[in-house]
Amino acid sequence: MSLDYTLLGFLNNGPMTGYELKKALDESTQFFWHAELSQIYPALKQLEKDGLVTGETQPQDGKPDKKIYSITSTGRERLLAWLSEPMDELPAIKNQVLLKLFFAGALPKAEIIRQMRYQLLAQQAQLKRVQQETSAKVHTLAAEDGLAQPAVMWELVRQYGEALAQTNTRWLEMAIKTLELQPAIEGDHDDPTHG
Amino acid sequence: MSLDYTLLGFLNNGPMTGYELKKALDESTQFFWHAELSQIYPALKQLEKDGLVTGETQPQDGKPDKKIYSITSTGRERLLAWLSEPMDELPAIKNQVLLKLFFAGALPKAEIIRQMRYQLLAQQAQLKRVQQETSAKVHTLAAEDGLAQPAVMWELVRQYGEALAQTNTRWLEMAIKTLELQPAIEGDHDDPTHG
DNA sequence: CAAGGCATGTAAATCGTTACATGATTTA
DNA sequence: TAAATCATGTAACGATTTACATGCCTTG
Repeated sequence: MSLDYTLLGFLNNGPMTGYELKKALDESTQFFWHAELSQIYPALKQLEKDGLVTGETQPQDGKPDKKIYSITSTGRERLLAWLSEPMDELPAIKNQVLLKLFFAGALPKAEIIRQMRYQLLAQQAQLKRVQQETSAKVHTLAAEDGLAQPAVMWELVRQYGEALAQTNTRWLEMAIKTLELQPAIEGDHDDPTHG
Repeated sequence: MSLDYTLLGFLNNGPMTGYELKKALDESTQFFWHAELSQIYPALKQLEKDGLVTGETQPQDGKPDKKIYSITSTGRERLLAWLSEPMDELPAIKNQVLLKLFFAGALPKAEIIRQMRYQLLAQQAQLKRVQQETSAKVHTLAAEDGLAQPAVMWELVRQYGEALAQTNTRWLEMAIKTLELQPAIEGDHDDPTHG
């Protein structure tokens, strides 16, 4: 279960609550991994039962109790074992945007272009975000933690996110141009009377 | 449910059996969508119950009966409605490779590089595949079907696959170089006595 | 003669999302 | 005063994977 390793991976960097783990996920891994709180809380309980983390309840006034989780040595072993399993296969990815575009030939040309422009806006925003907020965050974390090796990997993964968003925007721009130059063809579903 | 739309998307191009749909998935959408037969068969039954496809059993000698599914007009409407829903959000992606690399700072440097080299081989193979087999397949299909608009989209999506594999390989090469040039730092887990 | 392709499925287990439930504090 | 943040969870449902079950034909 990759969620388990995600949680262990974060906890390997210091104790955290489920709520904080959710925030960490949203702020750093959101473009390649995500999870809901309703999945995180039971997962942490199970990890505790299995002895991979320990939970310590900390009472608070005005707010619900916090449950702070720490990784155990068994947990760290398990994490390192997973990290060492050879990454010799392509990641199994599901991308609804690509799926939709793959079948989008059934739509009128103008509609396909409209859809691609929507996605282009989303990808441009993502590119900006990865270049600005995420970059700033990585540098802050690196300075705070002083953990050299992890910080290098965070920055490299951030750079991948940037390269990916760049590739996505460029491809969309190219694809839109290709369709715009494409003449209306017999057999397609384009309807110029409604465009 | 995206699997439903995947099946409708393929069936919109002509009748097929569950087994053939699985092959079609493996040959064309594998890099952004996949499914097992044990998920496809029940999904087709449900689609038939819902009136989005019709199934026709065709006896065969020596082989088990075939069940050939065709899309209905209701099914086509449903597909087009889905294709038209605005693609204004980023695809929610899970990428185990990125996840592992994000946490890989806990490993010795030499080990991280070893892992990245494994993945580089996989990505280089994928790049070749998309440039060769997949490209050939798209052209064959386009010629057979004579469906101009779908063929354009298939080729565009194939080009995206190529661009993605290209981005992946380049990033891995860059990341490996970065780590190789990185001096051994106090606090990391590198162990030169075993490198 | 073993392995793989053709062709269909069911059952069990796991993984993940959405909705529901609670309740104080802070911000707009 | 409405919405967001902090903080925890459960329940129901839906999606996906893995294992099991069958059996003939073709290829190596």
